[in-house]
Amino acid sequence: MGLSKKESFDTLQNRIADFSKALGHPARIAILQFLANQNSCMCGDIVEELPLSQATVSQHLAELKRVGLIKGEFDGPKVCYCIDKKVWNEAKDLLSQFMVDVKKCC
Amino acid sequence: MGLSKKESFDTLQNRIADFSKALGHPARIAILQFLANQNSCMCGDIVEELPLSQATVSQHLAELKRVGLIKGEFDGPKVCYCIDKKVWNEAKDLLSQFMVDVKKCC
DNA sequence: TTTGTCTATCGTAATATTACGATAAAAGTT
DNA sequence: AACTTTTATCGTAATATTACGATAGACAAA
Repeated sequence: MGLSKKESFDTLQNRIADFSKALGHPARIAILQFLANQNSCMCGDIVEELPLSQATVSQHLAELKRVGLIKGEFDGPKVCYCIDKKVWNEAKDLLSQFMVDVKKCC
Repeated sequence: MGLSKKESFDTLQNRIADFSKALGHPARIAILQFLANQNSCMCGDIVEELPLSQATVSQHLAELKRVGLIKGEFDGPKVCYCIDKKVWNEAKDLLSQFMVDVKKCC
């Protein structure tokens, strides 16, 4: 089909998968690293940094926004993106807890 | 285009993204949790546990195998899947390091 | 108000993912 | 050898993702 049967899985499983999916593209990893290492958080600077078009970068930013990992604030005509610390910590805790739990198995 | 420009990003970024992508579906999260919590690691038992067809489960197992997070051993006509601890730890370290590094930003 | 800058969105095309039934392949059993 | 069980793969369809040019909308500056 192509339809993801999300409703068949529990909230936690969907949440872990959703955060992971958002991290599942090297451009989005690069965006997050850029936000972490630079003073700048301007969308335009991100576009210059990445080997992708402005439209594509905007799409990746939208995906990160969708899961809440970043948020954007308007600063004149520009937009300043920033990690949402609250959500970021939630993702970090969820993922690391999951990975520790699974590790216990064998 | 639809072509992922992986070659434009560095090895580490691709590796983090690739592990994340493999974790980016609730069925695969459920499979890993099942492997962690049950004594069984038989493919057939996983199929029974999940609300998905045998063919679909096999596809998800193949994706987890592709990135190396699990490995399968033949046990008669059955296949016993297991977390690959070495790769699992690598993924865990990569992801948690990444998330800690990015957190430092704002 | 006109102009320029910045970013989101639209339209579109290519590719990837998800899902399942059917079939094939591998191994043990009768 | 024929049969059963188990799992991978093939074929196919629906949907999602990735990418980009073009355009629209928002804002500041001239």
